[in-house]
Order: sequence, then structure tokens, then C-alpha cells
Amino acid sequence: MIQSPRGTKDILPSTINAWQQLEDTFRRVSTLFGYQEIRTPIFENTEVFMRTIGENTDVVGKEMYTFPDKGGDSMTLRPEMTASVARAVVQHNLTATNPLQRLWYVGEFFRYERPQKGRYRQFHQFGAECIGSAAPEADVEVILLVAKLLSDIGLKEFSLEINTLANREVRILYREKLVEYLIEQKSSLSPESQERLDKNPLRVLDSKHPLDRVAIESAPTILEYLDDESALHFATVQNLLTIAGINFTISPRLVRGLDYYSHTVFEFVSTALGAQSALGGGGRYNDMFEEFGGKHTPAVGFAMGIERILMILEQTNPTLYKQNTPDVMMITLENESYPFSQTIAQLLRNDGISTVMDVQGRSLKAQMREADRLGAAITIIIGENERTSGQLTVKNMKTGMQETATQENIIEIVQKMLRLS
RNA sequence: GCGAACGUAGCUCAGCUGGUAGAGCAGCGGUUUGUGGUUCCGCUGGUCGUGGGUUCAAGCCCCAUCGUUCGCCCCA
Repeated sequence: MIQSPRGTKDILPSTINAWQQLEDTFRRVSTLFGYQEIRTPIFENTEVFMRTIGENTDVVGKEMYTFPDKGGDSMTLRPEMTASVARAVVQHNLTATNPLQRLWYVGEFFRYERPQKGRYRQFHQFGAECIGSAAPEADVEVILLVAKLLSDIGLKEFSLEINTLANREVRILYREKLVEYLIEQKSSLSPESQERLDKNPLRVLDSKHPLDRVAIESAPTILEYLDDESALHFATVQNLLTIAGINFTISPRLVRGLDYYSHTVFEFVSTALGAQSALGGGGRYNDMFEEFGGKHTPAVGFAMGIERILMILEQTNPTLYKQNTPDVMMITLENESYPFSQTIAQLLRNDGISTVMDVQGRSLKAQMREADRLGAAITIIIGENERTSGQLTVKNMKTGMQETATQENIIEIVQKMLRLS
């Protein structure tokens, strides 16, 4: 048997309703905040991600789906969206007509790694980017959007963690200080972290390895090195969040895995998940647009993993998974009645009443059972009697009560019955 | 990429120290012939993940492979 590739999943009709409802919420909340949808290609020139995400990050180092196309160019299935959005904004010079771009997206992404719960090779993210503002108000706007989204989705068990990675000068200075400190402790660090010392020292702070815990606890934090600009930016973010009534904690060790962040970074963490606890996160990236030949454009954005959201909702909100049910099922008793049955079905459908009918020539009992299984609110029985007399039998499946109707008033009768049930 | 566990009917699982497979649910049909969801009865459905090997004999033992799960790494 041919199976779907490792780390990929079919989304079947039994769960599609939850996906559609989530997508509706994404669209609605994004629109509430004035964000507009953007769609970009599923693959890009590999360079798009190499430049922005950082060559020493795991995403680029070992997780990208990269392949040569037939012309010999290196292509990569997108592992995230921010780089693609930045590329598109520069390519179409969107900021020329409106220097502030509020954009959102939802789609599939690809990372080549070992699948486990809540982590797949093809996965789905929702995200938003606020492009063109360096102000802390933009950072907060994005966080408020996420918070509104989570609460509208019905997710309660999460917390917000924030940190600042400051501006470039501070970050470089801090990185030096941190490396100085860590080198003293090098022998007691985990092998992974010893490796990170050269490549991505900030990531050591985020290590969960027990060996690193002691060193991390007493490591200098970036908060001790903030200059006036960075400190003011971070303070304003905190102030605005507080005014908005958003609870948060400051985690000086939150650094995110990608190279492009500066100033505010944040993560929404589920308290209901295991190892894959991060629901979504984001931060400010002020230096990405130059990479694509655009002018300096400060921006802030975030992304959240849909599979993880669904994992939680599956337990807390099972009604999300309810499948769509038809309003009416036509029960057709013999071959001669099918044309009449079909005529009635079309009549109902043209009035916006979802209607199914038997297409297998099954028995009355079987058709009734199917109507029940599909959750049809109403059945309309058509046999020889109805066909010759023009009197239709309309049954309310919940109460079991039956009425008769004619072709002329059938819509009226069905509408009334639907309103009552 | 590393470590561990697990793959038997559509689903959840049983299957003794190796003797060519079973239950519940679901599906289909029936219960006096035009009424579902509850009872009762019957039926369909599996090259036991796949490919090798050991054996008179493999769902069970061995090897490989694919997949899943849980960790590590990292992240959504």
C-alpha cells in the first residue's frame, strides 16, 4: 500500500470543519485589525531563506527541503513565511504606495525533520506581519492580534513571554559579554551548547539541557546592557500591554531560533502541551528588507502552528469537529419516482436548502438509516402515492412528526420545519 | 541526525510455551413486505505493515525495510 510520505497527513472530512472554522477566525480577526491577506509561492529560490533566516540556524542548516529544478537553480519549499513576504513586498515595491503594510497569511510549510506529536514535515501556519513601522506600538498591535485570535478560538491555557534582543549594537556587545562568560564555563556545558558557542551563542540561553541549566541561571542577561533606545522601546511595549490588560512575563532567555530578530521577541506558550509547547511566536525584524535590495524597512510579525492549536482544541472544544449535515434527504422508493424526487431536490437547493438524495437505489429502510447517519433534519418521502397524488410526505427527523406538502408549498413547509428544529 | 516502544478487519484491541486468525463498535441485510436513531438475528470484511530468513509448521523467533508514537536536537 502506498502511504502518504513520512511527516505528512491527509486532512479528512471528519476534521475539515475544525480547519475551516479556524481559517474563518484567522480571516475575521485579521480583518478586524485591518490586515490584508497575502499569498506567495510555496517554493522560493533557496537564497531567500539562506540570507534571512541565517546559515547557522537549524532551519537552514538541516531542515530545509531543497532541490535543484530542471534548470539547475536551487529551490526550497518554504520553511516559514516572513522571508517570502519580505521578498514579495520588495519585489512589488508595496511600501511605495502605502509605507505601512499590514499583511496576514495562512498556508503550508515544510521542514525536513523527525516527526513527532504536533510536529510534521508539512505543517500549517497562520501569521501576520506589520511592515513599515519601528514603533513599539506596532509590536503591541501584533501581540494584541494574536491574543484576540487565541481567545476567539477558545484557547484559554496559554501564557505570553516577551524579551528584547535590543538593537544591533547592543546585541553585538552583549554577545561578546555572553561568550566571555560562557567560555569560562565551557567544560561544564552540554556538547550541543559548546558547539553553539561559536555559531549561535544566544541560543545557549534557550537550551533545556540539564547540564546547561546552572550556567544559564547566572549568565548575564541582555537587559543589563540595554542602551536608551532599546530600553525605551521595551518599556513602552510592556506599558502598552499592561494598559491593554494582557498578562505577560519577561523571559530574558527567550531568544527565538532565527537570526533576523531585533528588539521585541515573544512567544505564546501552551500550558496544555508536552515538548511542543510553543503555540506561536514572533518578533521585530528591522534588517531583512535590505537583504532583498529594498530600503530600510522596520517590521514586526508572528506565526502560529495550526496543528498545535488543533491538538488542544480537540480536547477542549470537540464541537469544532462537528461535520456539516444536510437539511433534507429525499427518500425515493422506486425507480419511477426518481425524476420527481430530483425535481423537488433541485427546487430546494435553488432556495438554499442543502438536499441529498439516494443514488444507489437502496431500500426505504437503508435510505432512512443513511438520512439518520448524515444527520439530515428532514426527510421527504416520495413513492408511488406521492408521485401520483402530488402530496409529499415531509418528516421531521428529530420529532418524528410528519406533514404533507405540495410542490407549491414544499419550500415554505421545509423552511418552517428547519426554523423549529 | 540520535535513543526507545509499537504496526493484527474501516476503528479500538485480544490472540497461551511457534500449530495456517477472533471480539466489540462501524458497515450491509433481515425482524410479515412504505419509515431512521433502541432491542434481537444473520452476513461481508484481514496475503497479521512490507521483504527476506529459521522451522515439518511463523501473527508469535531472527534480519532488513517502511510507517507511527514518545523523547533528544530544534521549532510551529
